[in-house]
Amino acid sequence: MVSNKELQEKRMRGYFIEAAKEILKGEGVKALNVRAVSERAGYSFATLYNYFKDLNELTFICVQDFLDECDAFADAQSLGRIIGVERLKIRMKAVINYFTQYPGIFELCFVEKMNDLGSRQSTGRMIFDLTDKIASDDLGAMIADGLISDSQAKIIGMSLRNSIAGMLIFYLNRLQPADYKEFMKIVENQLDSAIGLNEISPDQI
Amino acid sequence: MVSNKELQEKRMRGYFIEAAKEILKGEGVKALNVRAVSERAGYSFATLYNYFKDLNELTFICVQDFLDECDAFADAQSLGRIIGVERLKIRMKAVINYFTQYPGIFELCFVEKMNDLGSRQSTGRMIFDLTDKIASDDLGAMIADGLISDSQAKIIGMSLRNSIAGMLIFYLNRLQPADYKEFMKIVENQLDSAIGLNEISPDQI
DNA sequence: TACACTATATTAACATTGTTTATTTTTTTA
DNA sequence: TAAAAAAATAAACAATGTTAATATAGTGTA
Repeated sequence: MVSNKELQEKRMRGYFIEAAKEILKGEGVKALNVRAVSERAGYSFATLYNYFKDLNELTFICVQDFLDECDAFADAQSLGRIIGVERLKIRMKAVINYFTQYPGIFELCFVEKMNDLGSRQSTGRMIFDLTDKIASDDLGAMIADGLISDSQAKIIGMSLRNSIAGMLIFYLNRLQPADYKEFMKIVENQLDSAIGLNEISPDQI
Repeated sequence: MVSNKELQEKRMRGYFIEAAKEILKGEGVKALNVRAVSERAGYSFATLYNYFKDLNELTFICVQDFLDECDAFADAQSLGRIIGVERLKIRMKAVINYFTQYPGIFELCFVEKMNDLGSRQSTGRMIFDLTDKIASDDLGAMIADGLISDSQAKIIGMSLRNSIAGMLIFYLNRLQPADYKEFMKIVENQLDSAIGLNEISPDQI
């Protein structure tokens, strides 16, 4: 059972967390600062320090929440699909879509706060695990179906993780072909390449 | 012909640029600030503004220099090699090695200053072009040899670019397997995967 | 109900960093 | 050598993170 005090404290933390998340989604990590968060939460900037050790702790919580959200989004997007290669691709595309929808979150997760230690747990580790977690069921099924071996699954997992990070980095810095449609074609292509499907059908050119 | 004034100004800029590069290589981007650079250069922090518009301009020049250095390193590492797949891999590994040698430079180029506009030219664009430039000759040779098609070359180029960015991001945040040797094995693997060689020999498992 | 005590919120203050303005020092030139 | 120009620096300001001191609100008890 939770005491009033615990409940109240949790609410207060929630106000700051929500404010921070709004700023991150809307204006990006450059706009995130103690005063802006506190003002949006309806408190003085010093009040924040009564509920969080520092801005890093608050930011870390936001990253956690966003990654959970991304995970849930992948689940929602692949709901009802048969486990396997196609579902894997859908789930990977969901990750891409989540971060392209909120460039500020990508910047936060992959760029700004990846190694700002101070939080006992590393932000980077969570991000690292994200794609693995999202891909694991389908890769497992592919192994079970004899489509790939264990070590191939490991390689594919790494390829997916790396290429997704790379694609997002470049796309979100406006360096990929330009428009979103074109980008998604490339994503399709790179996913196939990472999974190892491109080489099978080189006639598609 | 250059006037005395131009020569002197160039020297002065050089002192600040060298100081900034030393800091970036040694202590990383977090330690880069106007006062630290100026002190190392032997001048007051205000003097920097007589030679650079702001810290961003100076940083941008450092990025340019480092990318040139990386390019030259790839040339040196692949000197005398026969153009083609093997040379391509050597050159890509050179890129990886350059940035693992100087994590601060990677952080600077890929993370911190990728889109801090203000410089007319984008840092991101230069980085984006880097792997393409380093890979282009070998990919061209592979096309000429009939090993791959034009569009396959494009895909491979993208895969290399993406996976290198991804691998470095994760490795430099200490998330890849741990030690350098292990990492380089994975690099080897991922490069083969990006080039499309893994699928050809699935028996290697 | 009034008062002491505690918890909470806020204001004031300080450190760091980027940047601009004003001042001083140095160099050039007539 | 003295005036003018250029260069270097010091002083100052703004933004941001953070802490210390102060004020306010809430709570339990005589």
